[in-house]
Order: sequence, then C-alpha cells, then structure tokens
Amino acid sequence: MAIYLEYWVIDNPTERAKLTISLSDIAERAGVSVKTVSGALHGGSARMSDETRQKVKAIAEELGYVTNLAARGVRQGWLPLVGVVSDGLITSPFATEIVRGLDGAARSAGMAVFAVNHSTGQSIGSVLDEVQQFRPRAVAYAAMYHKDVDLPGTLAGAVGVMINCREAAGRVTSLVPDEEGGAREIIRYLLAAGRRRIAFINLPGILAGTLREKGFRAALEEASIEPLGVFPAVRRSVYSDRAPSLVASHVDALLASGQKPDAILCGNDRVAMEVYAALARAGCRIPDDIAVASFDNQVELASRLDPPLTTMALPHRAMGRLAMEILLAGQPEPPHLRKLPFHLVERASV
Amino acid sequence: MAIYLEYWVIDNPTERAKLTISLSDIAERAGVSVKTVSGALHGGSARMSDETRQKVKAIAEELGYVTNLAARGVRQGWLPLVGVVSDGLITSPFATEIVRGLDGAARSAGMAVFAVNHSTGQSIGSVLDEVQQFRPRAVAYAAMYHKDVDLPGTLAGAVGVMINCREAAGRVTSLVPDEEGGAREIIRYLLAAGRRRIAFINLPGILAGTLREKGFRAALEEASIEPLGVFPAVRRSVYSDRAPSLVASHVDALLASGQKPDAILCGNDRVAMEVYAALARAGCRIPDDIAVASFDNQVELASRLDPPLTTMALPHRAMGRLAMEILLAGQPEPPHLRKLPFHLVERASV
DNA sequence: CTGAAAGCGCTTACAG
DNA sequence: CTGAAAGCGCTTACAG
Repeated sequence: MAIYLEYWVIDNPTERAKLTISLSDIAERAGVSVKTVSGALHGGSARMSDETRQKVKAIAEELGYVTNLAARGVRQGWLPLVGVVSDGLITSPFATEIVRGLDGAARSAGMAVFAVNHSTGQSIGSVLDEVQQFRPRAVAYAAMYHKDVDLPGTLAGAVGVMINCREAAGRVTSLVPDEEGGAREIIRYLLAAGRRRIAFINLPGILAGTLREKGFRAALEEASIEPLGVFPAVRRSVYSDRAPSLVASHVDALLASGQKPDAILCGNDRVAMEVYAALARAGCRIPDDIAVASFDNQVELASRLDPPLTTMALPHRAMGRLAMEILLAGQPEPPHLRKLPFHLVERASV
Repeated sequence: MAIYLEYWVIDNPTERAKLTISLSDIAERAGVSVKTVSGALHGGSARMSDETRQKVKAIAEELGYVTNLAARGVRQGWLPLVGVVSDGLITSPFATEIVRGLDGAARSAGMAVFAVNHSTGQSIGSVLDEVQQFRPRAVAYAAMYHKDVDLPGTLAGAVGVMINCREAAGRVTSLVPDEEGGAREIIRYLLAAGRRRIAFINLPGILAGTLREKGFRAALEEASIEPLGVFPAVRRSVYSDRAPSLVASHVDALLASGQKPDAILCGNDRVAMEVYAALARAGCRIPDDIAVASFDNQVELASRLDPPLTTMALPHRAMGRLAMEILLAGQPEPPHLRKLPFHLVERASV
C-alpha cells in the first residue's frame, strides 16, 4: 500500500508551522528537558514544581503545540483509534445511531472512531488487516441488520465486540436488539389498550422477523388470546427492499374476513405506511377502528404519518455506546450474547 | 489528553503476535537489511533482485506482517487519514452518502476517513486541534444542511474543502448542491409533462429554499408562465422539524381556489408525503389530477409512497467523492465555489 | 524533582 | 544492488 501521489497540503504557513512544533522545541525554549515537557503536558501525575508545569504549558500554548499522536503511537504500540468494520453499515440510516453511540463514548476517552466498509467481494480478513495497519486500540464489527456472522477462526481474537449481529461460534461478545422482548412489549401494550384481534405483518426470511414472531406468539399465549395470524410483508422468502409488497392484499383480506382485526403489528415503519394507505382506501380510521404499531422508529417517517405512528425504537445508539464501553473496559468479560431492550415510542396510532 | 485507562486488548495470542512483527524481524529471518525489507514490501520502485523481493515478501506473509502506519507516520509527518469535521452531520440520513463518497475515493488512495462531530458548545478551533493531533493528510468540513459557515481566519488554512456549505469569506473551496439549477430542472420537467399551473410549497428560512425559489421563478419566467405561488411549509421563519406544518392548509386552499394547480412542487419528500395525504383526503388522484414532485430522494420514503414519488436527488455522494479528489489532488486549485447538479429520479408521481 | 539516553518501527539520505 | 546509520517525535526506564 505504498503511496506515491502528491497530495493537497495544508497551505496556511502558520497552521503548518504549528504542526511541526515538537516537545524539544518547547523544551529548548523553556530551558528544561524533553521529558519534563512531556510530563508537564501529558503526564497528569508526573511530579514537578507547579511553576515549571505552568511555564511549560504557557510556552506550548504560545507556540500552538499540537500533540503528535502518531509519535506517541509508535512508542506505545497503538493509536488512540477504534476501528469499526462493517458490512456496508455505512449505507444504513441506522448506522448513524450506532456510530453516534460509539463516538460519544470514544471521545470521552480521547479516542477517535474510524469506520471501514467491508465492501462486497473483499474478504473480512483483508479488511481487518487494513484496519490493523493503524494499530487501533480496539476493533468492533457492526452489521447492517440483525444477523449471524461467521468470523474466521483466526480473526475472532482480533475483534473485541460484535454490534447488531451474533458471532456464530460464540467466541466474541455480541450486542443485539432483544427482538423477542420487543415484540412481547408492544403486544402487551396493544392488549393494555384493549385490543384483542391482532394480526402481524412480518418481515420474512430475516432473523429479526423470526424472533419477533416468537415474542408475538408468546405474549398472546400469555394472555390466552389466539393470534389472528402472521403474514409475510413480501413474497420472497429472503427479505429484500425490492421484493413486491404483499401488504395491501393482506390488509384487504383481513378486512374482508369474518375476523376483522382491531390491531395490526407491522414488521417496520415502511410496512406500517403501506398499512395506513390500505386502511385509508378501505375507509378505516386509525386508531379508532384499527390500531397500528410497528418496529424501527424511523423518525422522519413515523412522526410524519397521520396519525403519527407508535413504534418500537431499535437500541442502535445503546449498542454503540455499550460496545465502546466493553472495548475500553478494564476487565474483558468472557464472550457472551447481550440483548438490548427496544424502546416504546408512543404516538397516536394505538 | 493523557490516557490513563486500562483497555480491552486483543486477546488472541496469534493475532497479537502478528502485530508485533517488525521489518527487522523479517530482515533477520531473510538475512538482509531492514532497508531492503522496506523497499521490497512498500517501495514499489525500489530496485533490487526479483529473487530478494520475492523471498522477503514470502517471509512477511508467513509471519503475518502487518504494516505499522503509526511508525511510518511519525517519519513522514502525517498519517494516511483524512479527518472530517462536521456540525452534527453524523445524525443526518444524508451523512451516510457524503461519507460513502469520501470513503470510496479515500480508500483507493490507501487512506481512511475518520469523522469527528463538532458537538454543540465546542469551538470549531478545538475540534480541529483534536483532529490535527492525528496529523491527518487532509481535513474537510461538512455541514448537515446547505448553509454558510464562518471559519475563523486562522483555521481557513487548516481545512482543505467545505462540503455542503459555503465558507463565508471564500478562502476555502466549497462544494454545494446547485439548488437553483435543480429547481429549474424539475420545473422544466413538469412543463415538459404538460403542467402549467404549478405551486411550490417550499422550506422557509433556509438557504436551499431561497435558492430553489429563484430557480423555480426563473424556469417559469423562461416559459412565460405565471407561478401559482410559493408557500411556506411551516409557520416559523426559521425552518425546524418541530414547527407545525402548514402543508395541508395550503393544499386545501389551493384546491378551493379558482386556479386549481395541476402540479405541486414540494420542499422535500416529507412535505410531499403530507401533500399526498391532503390530496387523498380531497379525492385528487396523483398524477392524473395533480402531479407532485419534490427534493431529497429519501429512498425509504419516496419509493414507498403511492404512487412512488418523482424527486430531485441531492448530490451528496458526488460532493463526498469530489471533496476527496480535491483533497488528494496534486495541484491545489485556487479557492472557489462549486455547485454540483441534482439528479432527477423519475418515479410515477408526475 | 529533573536530565540524558534508549528505544518504538519505520523511511531516507549517505556510503559502498 | 545492498547495508549501516541517522532521524521522525514521542515515552519510559535509568540515573542523579
């Protein structure tokens, strides 16, 4: 990966000069050793006279000294960076939340996050090597949607935590949304609102869908209520955004059936949007005739629907924050699977 | 910013050992000097016998050598990183597109992108210093929405390019969407579709809105057609997501007026969604009775509306890509403002 | 409390 | 074509 290009460079002389100031420049000016300067600026606990420390700090400030982390890094063996490898995560609207969670926790520890996309056709090993060249303090792996990920054996030791996915062999601590619990919670909420005839238009062919269906059935069984059925939102067994939607036809069929639902749970907010449209065409009012609830809390969408949509928010930010805490924690815990709770966002559709 | 925590460390012995292999380990094993190893692995043009080069490469491979960029960085004075400072960009759904553009171009040059959020209450100077500690090869500034940014004088030299914003004093090359041109293009498209009575429900109080209105009026004037009017989507003079929507009332008023529109241009896809709802209530068909078009192309939303929404996509990815090309280009051009074209996404609402 | 020196892992002149 | 040495800017034992 040799670099032979000519690059744009910082072209403000003052700004450039600032970045070439070194500890020895400060030491010379202050009449002390480099070690003393290092201690004064970076060594919080290094003992020295307060006078010396203040003097050194003043000179550093005056010269506009900016720490050179690369130099510190070569000494310590690592840079204060946390690498995030993702399977195209960066394209997802949820990515921002995960990264926000990571970033917030990282920065308070003086770390920066750099994300590297695992582009299709590239082996995960080679992406990881790319990341390791920077000698990051820790590495996380993040998935775009909740799934199982097979980490090659040799790499399991290189990744500190998995976000939004489960490491297949259980060798790496994995943080995932509690799909089953989330489904149970929203069903209990619908039951508490007096709804009894509940249908679920689910996302087929993905792990989240499977787990949510379990929660859906469990919560209804708990209340001794028969589910009105679970219907796939799209025809294809593997969920895809491009698959033709079956939502409208399911809604029409449900309305035409003897058992008209009084609540429809949706696999995500987009499905809910289609349900809204189908119900509007049929002249059904939300929530008076039929309550609608879903998963995702895509704010842009959910808050703008009429009525605003009640939906279970995914714990993306929390996963990011917790991931960073685990990475930066003193004592590594043994690998485990941690399910993080959804968060109910009450609006007006129930 | 001294770090005194204990961190999680890579706990796979093989993986950890890999990262401590240095050029001198390889040199020793190969019976050559460190310089030769460096040349063989990283110096594409360094002349040496093919035999030596192959032998060195084989040994590096065998030992699992991973380049230490921190060490190279301390020697060269910079790390192969590009810093992106943003004003909370990371929260925006468009951020991902900008970062994708940056990342793609960066990685083909062997660079990684690290984004640092400019949190509220933090001076831009201190964020920039935080970034400069990593001695990145270049720094970009990105804004969440199209606006003017005042860069303190001393910092103008530290930032190579502004993305989605204009540096107020014109000292830094700035990349922005061509709002005026985008508005002109969509209006021409509506005119070509035979629409003549066109209203614009615009986003008030933001730069994009002002510029789009100019384009809207210019394109209609060009065709000697009188605009049906420009209406603000929200009441507040400063645009905000929380401001109460005026969209429905504007639509109702337009429909009730003598001059019923045959097309409504919307400030963004969410406004369009509200227009859809208002038109549905009034029994108007899209596009038969009234065509609807907008700006943003929030795919999740636009493609799921019924009918799918025709909308102008913002050049976020292109801005990111071009920004990186400018940063990594050999010859820095003099600072200038570059307007990038929108892209018409034809769906079924016109 | 402070200094002089060694060393982190690279790359870059300088010699042969 | 290859080597030995110096040096990048830090931090960390080792001495005083």
